[in-house]
Amino acid sequence: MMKKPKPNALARRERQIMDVLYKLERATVAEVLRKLADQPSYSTVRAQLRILEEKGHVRHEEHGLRYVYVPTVPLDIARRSALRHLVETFFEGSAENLVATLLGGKISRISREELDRLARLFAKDRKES
Amino acid sequence: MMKKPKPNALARRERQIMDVLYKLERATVAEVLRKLADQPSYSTVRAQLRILEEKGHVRHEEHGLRYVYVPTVPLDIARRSALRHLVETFFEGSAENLVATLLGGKISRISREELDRLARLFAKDRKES
DNA sequence: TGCGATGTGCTATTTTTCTAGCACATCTGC
DNA sequence: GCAGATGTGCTAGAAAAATAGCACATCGCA
Repeated sequence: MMKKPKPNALARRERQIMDVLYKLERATVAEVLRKLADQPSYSTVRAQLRILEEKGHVRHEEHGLRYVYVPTVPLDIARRSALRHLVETFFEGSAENLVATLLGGKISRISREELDRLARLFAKDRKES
Repeated sequence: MMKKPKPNALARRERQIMDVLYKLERATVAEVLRKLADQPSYSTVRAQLRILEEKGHVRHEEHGLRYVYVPTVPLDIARRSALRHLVETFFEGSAENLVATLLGGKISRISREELDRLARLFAKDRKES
């Protein structure tokens, strides 16, 4: 019945693995496995990485005898893309809303020093625009 | 072989639908369908929502004769959770990094007015802490 | 040098996802 | 009062994802 040539969106486990990869920038099968909360088998992760490679989401470099996997989309691009999606989905497209939430909750406990730095950033940015 | 009682993580289409639901806060099958880029069949969306309900991710209210689906986890909670995950995965756990990216790129073109408001927010927040 | 640890290649199987169809109920306007 | 639009209940089948196992290669070192 010929449906979708490219779903392009990732499946559950695939996304988990990509997340680990972005977190570590690059990783071997064993390293990915170590990061997964529900330890699937080594084979499973391996197979999954192979599929991700087929789909073009990662590539591997051979370091010595083992493979090191790397996302094909560089971190800074993927990061922006994920951020945009989050803003759209959960913050009505408003970055301001997001930052407000960041400040409000203790999401990642912005420290006073961070606040200072950010304030400066804002000030600077404002002058430039 | 009895594997996972609850994967808890969503599959591809499931997540798409949940995203729509969070974006709209609540929605009927038809509304969800309208928001999906690759129009699957009405039946498909319906079935998917039923599964999401079984898994406990959404519930439905009967408005007149049609169902209105609502996420079980309220928006503000889900939002924080998603934000935290993003910060962890793509910004090394640093909210500051995230905001810097927000400022740097034109993710959602923070406007001057927004900048002003945010700067005030920061100032206020700083005083209080 | 030969054994355990670690690694890949390939393959098979189970589970879940994803999709759609048929039957039947309710509403709406003519 | 009935035809068409819209809606749900239930069922079924194809496709993809997720998992694991076996065979074989390489490394490190007692």
